Amino acid sequence: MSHFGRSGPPDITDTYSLLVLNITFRTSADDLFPLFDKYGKVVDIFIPRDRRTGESRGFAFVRYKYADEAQKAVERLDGRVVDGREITVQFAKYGPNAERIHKGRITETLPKSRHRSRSRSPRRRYRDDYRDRDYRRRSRSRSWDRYERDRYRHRRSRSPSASPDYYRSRGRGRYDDDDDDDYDRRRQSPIRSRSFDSASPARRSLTPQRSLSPLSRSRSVSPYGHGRDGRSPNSRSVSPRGHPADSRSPSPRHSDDG
DNA sequence: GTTGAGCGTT
Repeated sequence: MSHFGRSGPPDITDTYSLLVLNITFRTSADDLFPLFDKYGKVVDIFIPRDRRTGESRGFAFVRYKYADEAQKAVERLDGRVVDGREITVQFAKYGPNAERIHKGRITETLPKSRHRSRSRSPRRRYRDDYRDRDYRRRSRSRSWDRYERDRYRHRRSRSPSASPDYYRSRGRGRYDDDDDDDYDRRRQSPIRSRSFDSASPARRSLTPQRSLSPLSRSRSVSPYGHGRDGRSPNSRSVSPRGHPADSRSPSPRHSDDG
């Protein structure tokens, strides 16, 4: 697994939350951990995912143990290119329960009912109706039209982050912190042994193949029992003439005469 | 097969 908080939020009372934006949809917590853990004690990393597809929503939350370490990570990792995209690291403004957070630190807990009227988001959250995620996706990807799909093949040849990258990188040495790579190898965090254990390719042997597809299984559970034909399971229920007379009334009137 | 404003789970 990639996410740390598989059992929910462990302890947000003594941790500083950082919001990571602009990460790729394929970037997982495991990819962010070695990056953020280099600048401080990363207690937990959480990436909001879609309830349906399970894909990353494009941002993540990294919780540090200390504010000064989190502050350093914000300045250092902000603008770093991860998986080909530039990520934006900043302190979380809002907590998981809508608490007010001061630089990632929860300074005040407000009622979930009273202050929720504050304009945090102009539109509804995904959790309110993530089922309708289809329409909200088109809202932000309306530029992704039918003809836009062709130009994607052209732009994929070029680095999408190459343009905005050097704009931000200049003036500030964001790539000079590569020397901190030995930070994580000096201190192996215990959380890493359980989260990065799945990195072994041998683990894939656990799932050699899927024997039955959900579609095939649906036939086995067909009310007809035998659905091998798959095309005439109800041939006995319907007469070749199209009249289901031979199956619904053998001769009810004959015995019901009396 | 993909996308790109924003703030979070059991």
